[in-house]
Formats: sequence, C-alpha cells, structure tokens
Amino acid sequence: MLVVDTSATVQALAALAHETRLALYRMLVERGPDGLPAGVIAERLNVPPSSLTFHVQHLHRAGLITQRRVGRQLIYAADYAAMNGLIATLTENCCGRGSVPLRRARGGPTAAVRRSA
Amino acid sequence: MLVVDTSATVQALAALAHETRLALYRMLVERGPDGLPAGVIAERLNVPPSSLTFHVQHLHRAGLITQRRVGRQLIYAADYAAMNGLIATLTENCCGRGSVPLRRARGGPTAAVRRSA
DNA sequence: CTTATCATTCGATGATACTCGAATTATCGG
DNA sequence: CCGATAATTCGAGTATCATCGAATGATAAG
Repeated sequence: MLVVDTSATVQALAALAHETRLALYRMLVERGPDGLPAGVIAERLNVPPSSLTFHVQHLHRAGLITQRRVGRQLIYAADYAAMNGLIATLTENCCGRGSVPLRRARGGPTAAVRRSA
Repeated sequence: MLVVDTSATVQALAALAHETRLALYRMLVERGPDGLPAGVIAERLNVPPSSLTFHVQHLHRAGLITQRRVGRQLIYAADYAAMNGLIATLTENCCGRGSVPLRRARGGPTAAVRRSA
C-alpha cells in the first residue's frame, strides 16, 4: 500500500488551489516538455513579473513544475510525474474503496474517469 | 469532453489543501456512506467544535461531503462522485494529453508522494 | 416548560497569503 | 566595462484564512 507524505500532498493541493496558478499550470501542461520562459507566462496571464515569480515558485516548491535556465531566461515546464503522483495519492486514499472502480481500470486510458458528477 | 468549472475546481482543491481537512476527508472516506456525526469527528481530530464546523463547512461548500441530520446530530459523509469528478478534471486537463501513463501508483517516488512506512 | 445535548453562528484575534512597485542579481552583446 | 534585458528579491500594504471561547439555535426527553 502506498503511504503518503501528507504535508507534501497538502502543499501540492494548495499550489493548485488558486485561479492564476491553476491557469499557469495548465498552460505549461499544454505547452509540453519545452516549457515557457517566465516572461512569456507573465504576459499571457497578464500578471506583473514579481507576482508571476511568486506563483511559479509556489508551484516549483510543491514539485509540480521544473525550472531551468537558458541564457538569461528561466524556463518552467510541467512535471507530469508529479501530477500523476498526486492523482495516484488521491485515488488511493480518497476514493471510497470499491464503491467506485477507478484504480483497477484496464481498458482505455481514461475510460473509468470519463463520467463526472 | 468534460466541462470544467475552474472556480469549482479551485474551491475543491482549496478545501483539501489543509492538514485538518484532508485528515477529516480521509476519515469520512474510510468510514463509508454511513458517515460520522460532527461531534465524533471533532473528538477524533482533537479539534474544538467551532473549529470543526469551520472545516466541515469548507468541505461541504466545495461539494466534497454531504450533510444530513439525524436527531440532534449532523452526519457528514464523503461524496465519492465529487472526488471522482475532481480527479477526472485533473486527469483531463493537467496530465500531459494522454502521453503520460496514469497507471503508475507505486513506481518511483515523486515530489508529491513519498513512502514513509 | 425546563433541562441537557449537539452543533452552529458570532466576534475578536492572530497568522498566512497575495499583490506589486522598486531595487537587485544574472546574463548577453557590444 | 557598459547598457540592455530577464527575472528575482525586498518590503509594505491589503486581504483572506484559521482558531476558538462565548452566545445562540435545534432537537429530545422528562
């Protein structure tokens, strides 16, 4: 059984629990492994540079995005493994053991989660 | 295609992004459909009544738990469909567009999930 | 009606989170 | 070195969240 570091989970959830950061994270997921420089993200989200830094750091500290420098820009990219880890944690701990078959899906990739309340 | 209400997603994430509330939610998931009265939850979490109310309402407003009255006690229970909806939303929007296997639940450690036997 | 129990609401306090302009660090191209 | 660009850190102000005792509402039993 998977044991979870609760505070890491809370940190990841808190990082995503903000309009701006959720939009930012989604933008990076869409963009893929290449990522985007901070400046571009700030412009697209219409957020001043210092505010943008505040939010990307929040996501970075939570381990949800990666950071790398290219020349004088800092590139941020989504860390897919981290999100999958978070989803796995939620699935393992919070999904009503058996009443809802979400963990044993063997068919299509997301077949079991297509239905939403 | 799954329709996503961003602010509802943020609200659900924020509701879970707190040590006490995550513990509370997990307790209700373990307990199952019968749920638990507020008093019992408060005692088990070692939280004063008024603080407990604050947290259960947070989860209830986010739609993650249900509330019903039995006699003079209020019973709270996990709403599994809501959590599955949240997970579906995260999977649809934030997981690298099908390129990433959702199937890893006990692979390598990630930033959000750690072993702590 | 009165008392006891369960839980919530109220209100005051302290703690974090968020925003963003100004100053600072890092890098690049002459 | 110098000027320009990318991004961060700093600091101050505002807002929202969290905690919890005391007061209030809701239900039950005698």
